[in-house]
Amino acid sequence: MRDVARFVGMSPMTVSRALRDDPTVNDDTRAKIRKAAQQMGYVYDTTAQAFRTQKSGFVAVTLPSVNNANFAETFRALSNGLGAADLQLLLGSTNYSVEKEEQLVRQLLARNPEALVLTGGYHSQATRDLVKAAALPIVEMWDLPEDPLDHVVGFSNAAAMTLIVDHLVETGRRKLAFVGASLGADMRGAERREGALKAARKHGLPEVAIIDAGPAPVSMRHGLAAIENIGPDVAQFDALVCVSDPVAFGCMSALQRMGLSVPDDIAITGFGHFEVAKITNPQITTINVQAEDIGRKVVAVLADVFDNAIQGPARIDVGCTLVPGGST
Amino acid sequence: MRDVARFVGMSPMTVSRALRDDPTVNDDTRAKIRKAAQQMGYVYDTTAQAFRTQKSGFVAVTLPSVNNANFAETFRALSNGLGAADLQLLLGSTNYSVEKEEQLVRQLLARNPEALVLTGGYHSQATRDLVKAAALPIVEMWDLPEDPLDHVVGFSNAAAMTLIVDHLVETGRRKLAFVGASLGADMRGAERREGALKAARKHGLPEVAIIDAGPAPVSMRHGLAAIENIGPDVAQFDALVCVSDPVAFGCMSALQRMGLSVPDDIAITGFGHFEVAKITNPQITTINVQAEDIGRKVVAVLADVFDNAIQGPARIDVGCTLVPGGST
DNA sequence: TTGAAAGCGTTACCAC
DNA sequence: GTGGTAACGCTTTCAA
Repeated sequence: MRDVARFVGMSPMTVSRALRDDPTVNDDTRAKIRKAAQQMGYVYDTTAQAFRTQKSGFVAVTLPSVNNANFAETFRALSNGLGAADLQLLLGSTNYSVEKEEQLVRQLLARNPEALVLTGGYHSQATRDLVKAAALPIVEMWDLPEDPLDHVVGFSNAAAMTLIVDHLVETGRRKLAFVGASLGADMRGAERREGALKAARKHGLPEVAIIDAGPAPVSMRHGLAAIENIGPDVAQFDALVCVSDPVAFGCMSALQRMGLSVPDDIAITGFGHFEVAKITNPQITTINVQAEDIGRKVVAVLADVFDNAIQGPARIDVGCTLVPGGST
Repeated sequence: MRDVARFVGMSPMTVSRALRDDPTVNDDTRAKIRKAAQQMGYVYDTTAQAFRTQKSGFVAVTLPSVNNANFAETFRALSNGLGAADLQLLLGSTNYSVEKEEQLVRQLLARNPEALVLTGGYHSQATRDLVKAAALPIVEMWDLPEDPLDHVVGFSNAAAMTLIVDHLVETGRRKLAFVGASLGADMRGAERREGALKAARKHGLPEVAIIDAGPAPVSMRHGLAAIENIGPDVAQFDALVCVSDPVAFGCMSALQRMGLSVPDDIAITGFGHFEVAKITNPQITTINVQAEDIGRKVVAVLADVFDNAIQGPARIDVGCTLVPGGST
């Protein structure tokens, strides 16, 4: 800028303003400056701007996994919505681990993001301290935590499981097994399991069996392996309540390989309204979680925050609905 | 840093060195400083570092889609490998459009990335000009373009299709149809189609039919819909060669809903060695593309570039293998 | 092994 | 409408 200023015989300050389209600079001056900058091959330094203004133009996002259609859809909605506001996403994947999340948040905060979007409501104490000290807008999504860090856009996983269990009871099922990841890492999965157990108790069903499909993330192959491990004993259940649609598909495939019929011998439910649920034979009864809507609403919350058009933390329940399929 | 320095009674300079693991600082001093920084919730300012050192610490990556197990795996390998070198990924999704790619590349380059990783070898002329002017290391991956921009890590999609067609011919199939996205956006898909057509001609098969599953990206539902649209006429073919495993699964499901048997009535092949190929009944014959390996090799190339341990553009063929399943 | 000084390129703030 | 000054948080360089 100093060189450009010298060339046109003005101050660097005026060059700075001209290049940012500050309306106070004279039109002719601006034109002259722009032309000179172009000729001299001057390249504006975004890094210096970010440094000086303390505005990075970044929004940091953590997802448990990128390879998950639900989270990918939320990510896309976020990316599109924030891109329109000239904000760029800085993505980190926690791989369902709060330790990884902590490390990631530290790394992301170092880039001075203007907001932080976290998936889920469970974080290490260090993470909570870090983000509170950073004093930036935070949105927790995909859950409705009881003591949120700041804003929340999500739904109740436990409530969703009530829809599932109510539906199974209505269709005459009583001996349920829940198929999900091992206790520990995946907190959304754990909430779904607890929700299922609680709903079953409400209906006076026998205790729900827990089928452990291994450490998170669990997918098709883990559902398949879990049922193959059990073998024909699986016939003691009349419904498999799965933590996600991919797991449900794995379970269904295993049952069909054993010659068992879904839903005649055993019913199956999934979660997440993944594409696969509509392709299988029969189609899988599932919960539509509106992943894209979550992303859009996070964008809306952040827009309000940046415009100071919001007082107090937002808490948005996007809800979810039962999508019955032939599997129940 | 000044605050941390004051707290431990040292100079900011020593804090700076301690936090960067400069070996000249005393071990006890470093430990004390790290602990104090931790306690005080200090967050290192990467923007200031990038400003001062004139190195952004970013590597920019474009992917056609995040919600694709193959690309997600490559992304994870990249993220892990480059994270170890303290480089952060700046991700953009092109949605299989060269126009979107151009816009994205412009946006990404403004952040001064230290390298640019592009998926595929097809780009608009403007994109080519942009990245060449930026004069940074470039890696094109997932393809083996004939006139690469710089480094290349990929495999030949056409060669992979030859494996598929050879296998189908060996197992007695002759009336092939290719199921993929409409001509236009998805260049990798187009290469697969051309590869299939060429291989079929080589074997003297009848002309391969083209079944259009709609604009890219195509997935399970598009395969399903494409076959349902054709209806019973699909029985004129004895093999469906699909652009990807999800599409293949959609096709298989549609056939089974019509009461046709795979592979007795029609064989099906996929592409990509997606998880779903191993779960379906029967399992889908597919091509293993080693998505993770691509990511790892891109990391290796970039490491060499940053170390100046490379002369001339690298061109790495990671190859791919046929994985036979029950569907053929 | 530690510290002091200077400056990276930009812009907020104030003055004219 | 334009300009001067200072500062953002860090690291390079040199000195002790």
